[in-house]
Amino acid sequence: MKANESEDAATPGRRRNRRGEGGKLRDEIVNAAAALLDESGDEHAVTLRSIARRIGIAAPSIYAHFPDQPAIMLAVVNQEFDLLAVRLRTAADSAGHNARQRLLAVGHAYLDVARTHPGRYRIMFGGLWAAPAIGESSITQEEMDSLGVEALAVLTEVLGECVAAGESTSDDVESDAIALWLGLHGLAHQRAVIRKFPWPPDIAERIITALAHLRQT
Amino acid sequence: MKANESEDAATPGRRRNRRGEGGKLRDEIVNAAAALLDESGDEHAVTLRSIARRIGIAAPSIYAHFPDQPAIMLAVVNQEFDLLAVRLRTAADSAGHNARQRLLAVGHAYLDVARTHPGRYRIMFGGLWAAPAIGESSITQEEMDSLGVEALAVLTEVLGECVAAGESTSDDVESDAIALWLGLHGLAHQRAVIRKFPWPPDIAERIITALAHLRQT
DNA sequence: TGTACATCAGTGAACGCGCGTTCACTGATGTAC
DNA sequence: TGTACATCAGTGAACGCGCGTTCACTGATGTAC
Repeated sequence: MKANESEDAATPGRRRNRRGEGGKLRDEIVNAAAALLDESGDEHAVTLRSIARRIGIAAPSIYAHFPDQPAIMLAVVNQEFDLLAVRLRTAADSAGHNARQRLLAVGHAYLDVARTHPGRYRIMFGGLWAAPAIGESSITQEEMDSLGVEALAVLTEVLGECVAAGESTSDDVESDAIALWLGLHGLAHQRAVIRKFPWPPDIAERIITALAHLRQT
Repeated sequence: MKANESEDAATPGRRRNRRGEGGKLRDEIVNAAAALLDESGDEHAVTLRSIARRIGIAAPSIYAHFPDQPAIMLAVVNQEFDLLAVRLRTAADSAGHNARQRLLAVGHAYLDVARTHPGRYRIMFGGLWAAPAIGESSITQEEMDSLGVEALAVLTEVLGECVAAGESTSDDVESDAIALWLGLHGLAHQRAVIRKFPWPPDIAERIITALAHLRQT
């Protein structure tokens, strides 16, 4: 079999962007990295070269848009955290005015995000990339710290509404929102990691109602 | 500077094992892998060659004890899960006969294990190694599925004791033990991953008392 | 008690691979005159 | 309306590196006679 001598070369299908539209490639790179995470479930599989192969560009073309490899991962994580916050807000908004239903909707939206894209969810919460990233690359501590703040704010908000409506007996909304987030994260993360486990069918409700201190129904 | 021409070579300090004691190297390999995880916090840093360098052996010597690289990681994970179960049992045993105190002791013991060795804790719960490991290496699905069963059994046990003692209002001990485990995991994992976060000082108690449905004190 | 020999616990050099990154370049797109 | 030119969006070959793994081997340890 005659080997393909330049596997990294651009596929013929791809057309270069017009002048001024070079930025489009940046989005393609981030999306390709996210897609590779979903497909392989493995951070190792997301390399500069695998991203380039998937888009159909030459590997060095990436350097016009990202200073180094960890910067791509941070861009993916940023994008996914933004998306998470949007999803949680949308869930709350479309759940009507009942505080309890709004909180349950946000909780389930959180779990859905993780379930839909387990690979992305895993790197959002510190897969490997977090440890070596700081100090050796272009990523700063501030960028790391601001991740997820908005999603937590949505949780705090709907929990506060539950307390105001008498649906929750929480005595400390800030702390219990964090506790609720951690419970959701525990479930979301385990589901993203373990293939099969006999989860009780109502496990999500159990965690949400307990940690949000919702009244018994 | 004259380069060290064989960096992978054994250090002069190491003496070979006597006949019949070759198995000792197996333990050294597993412990070296765990130590590398703790120090670097990065799975990438745990390679066949880095393990060999740390022990002071030649890299191929590992093949006498492990068929491939993922097998080493599984051995580490197995060892740490065994250790986790022992720690939880010990915590319960040394907490006396009060059901509530036993449960709190087990919960805190779980968090302590994660906090003491965050790097090990991360790979126990499906770092990268889990995804590519099955099908390509010597690791079987059964080996994966049995991990953590014993630790969960301890949690279920002490929660059942709380219900029997009237300390917990749980209506389903099996399911709530899982919920409690997930909450503990959420906190343990986030602490292992995020460097600084303004955790409420009582966050562990909040999660444990809520998910275990403990009576208000 | 001595010696030949099998076995065990490793060694050391080498391989092919994919990776991140560099370098000098190319050719289409748009712009000034 | 035509043409020279600057700029932009990439390309393609090459580098050095650490990796997992293979291969043929070595030399100390114990054992049979």
